[in-house]
Amino acid sequence: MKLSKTEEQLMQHLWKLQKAFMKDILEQYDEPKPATTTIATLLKRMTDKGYVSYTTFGKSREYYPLIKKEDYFSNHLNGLIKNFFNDSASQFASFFTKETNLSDTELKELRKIIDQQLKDNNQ
Amino acid sequence: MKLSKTEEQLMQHLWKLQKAFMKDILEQYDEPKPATTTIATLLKRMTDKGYVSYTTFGKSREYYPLIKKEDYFSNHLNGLIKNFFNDSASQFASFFTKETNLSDTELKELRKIIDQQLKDNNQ
DNA sequence: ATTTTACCTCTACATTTGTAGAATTAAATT
DNA sequence: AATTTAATTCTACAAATGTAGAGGTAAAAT
Repeated sequence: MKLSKTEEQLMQHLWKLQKAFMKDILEQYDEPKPATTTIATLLKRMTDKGYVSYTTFGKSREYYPLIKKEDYFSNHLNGLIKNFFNDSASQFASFFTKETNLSDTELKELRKIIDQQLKDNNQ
Repeated sequence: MKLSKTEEQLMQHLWKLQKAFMKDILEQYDEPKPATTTIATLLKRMTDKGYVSYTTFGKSREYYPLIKKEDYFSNHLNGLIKNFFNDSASQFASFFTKETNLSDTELKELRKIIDQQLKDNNQ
């Protein structure tokens, strides 16, 4: 089952912290912070969905993500691509480079990555 | 207001068809097709949200999207990037080229686009 | 003209999501 | 030891979402 928007946001914090107690999580939020119980509810739901687990330390828990950000995102992206670009990553890539305003430096960086990829592919 | 997953799917059909009567839309769906009333409900909600409009033809309507797929997607993508890559499109780009398995041809195509972009940027 | 079909509106209802109070408990502080 | 604090579970509830039946009507087919 997928995470909702708000749950995803919480995941971001967990990914960042790796391991976190309730208070660490709360700290991550900007003012006005959500109620502790709100976070608790979200964490429980996320645990049920299989995205989060925790180690019990005395009365409280240290939460951690069960899925890597990269993996989660990868799926996400594939869904997006499938949905919007008939499953064609290259079509997406072209769209992407046109639509996002990358600076020259960023474009060059990206080209470097591509060249590296090409090299890797061919030996 | 954003579209939900199912509404987005319907949008895809509208984007594809440009203009569509109920039956044209229904046709787009695979078996088992949703009930007409389901689509009708979605269309009404989407109209309320400002994503869809229609021309009345006698008793029925020809629906059409009010937002271009590119624009919708662009926003979408920016949200994603902001969320997952601290607002850094280049970080995203690098992730993207690594994670999606683009073929050599696709990579080369992409590089061409980048070069073009670079040229355009520097006029 | 009568029946069938297509499509619209209204209503409904279960599920998911966003948010949080109340009650409880264990740990920390005074 | 008594009180305060932090965290958990339970319960709640409104809004959004997915799905569709009932009922009505205009257009099309017989």
